[in-house]
Amino acid sequence: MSKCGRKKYIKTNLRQMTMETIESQQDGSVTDSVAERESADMQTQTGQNSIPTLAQVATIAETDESADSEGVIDSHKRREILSRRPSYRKILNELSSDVPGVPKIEEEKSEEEGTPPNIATMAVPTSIYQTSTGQYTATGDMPTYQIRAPTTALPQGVVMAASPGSLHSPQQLAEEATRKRELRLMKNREAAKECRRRKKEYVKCLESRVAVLEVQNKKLIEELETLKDICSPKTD
DNA sequence: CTTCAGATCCGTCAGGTCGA
DNA sequence: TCGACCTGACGGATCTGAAG
Repeated sequence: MSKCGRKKYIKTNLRQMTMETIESQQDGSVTDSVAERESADMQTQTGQNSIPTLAQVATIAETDESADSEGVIDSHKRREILSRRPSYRKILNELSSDVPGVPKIEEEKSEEEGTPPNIATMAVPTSIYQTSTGQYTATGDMPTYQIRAPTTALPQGVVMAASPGSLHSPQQLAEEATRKRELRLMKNREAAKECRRRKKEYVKCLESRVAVLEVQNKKLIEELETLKDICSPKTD
């Protein structure tokens, strides 16, 4: 198996394990999946939301578990729920509304690594095809494109060049198609970056909650032990 | 210093969700 | 219904640390 093959194998297995964990919860078995329990906790407290997230699935699982003999959701419905995806922004914002010190994910967040918000359109005469700011320049068959505009604005030189009604020749149509594709790819590239950033933030948030709850749990255990000592007189 | 394996990052595609 | 957006999955590139 190749390096990448192994990597994909691991990734796929992790995903599968997550799914199995959720399903096993529905079967009443115990799991230590902290993140899922955290998310379930969060969802339980905040309620609402039309999008069933993984967290909600876990919530369903827990509800089911507690109800015990209430019956189980049929596998088809479960699959349907599982197939829907969480929005890290929504999840984290819900979490942050639940826990005061947790920062919300902003709709538009300034670059954390000090990347300037705008990068002017320019032809960079080097062979570098990628920079830390996501700029590309032509290398072989790689098309030159730019540029980071304000996220909500249209990229310069990409969309404004021609209106569909003014196109005539097949060449113009092809160019327009190419422009559209480049625009789509650029938007998706930015979206993927943003998605990954949110996901990291979400994971960090969950990890910090785990830490807090572990401390709480420890304190409660100690308190319980203390109360036990007080309430049960020694018999010797 | 070189090699290797695992981790991480990135761009792209596919498909789901949502609002107009 | 459609377009925009979001995110999982994939493959490739690069980084990093351990072992020889």
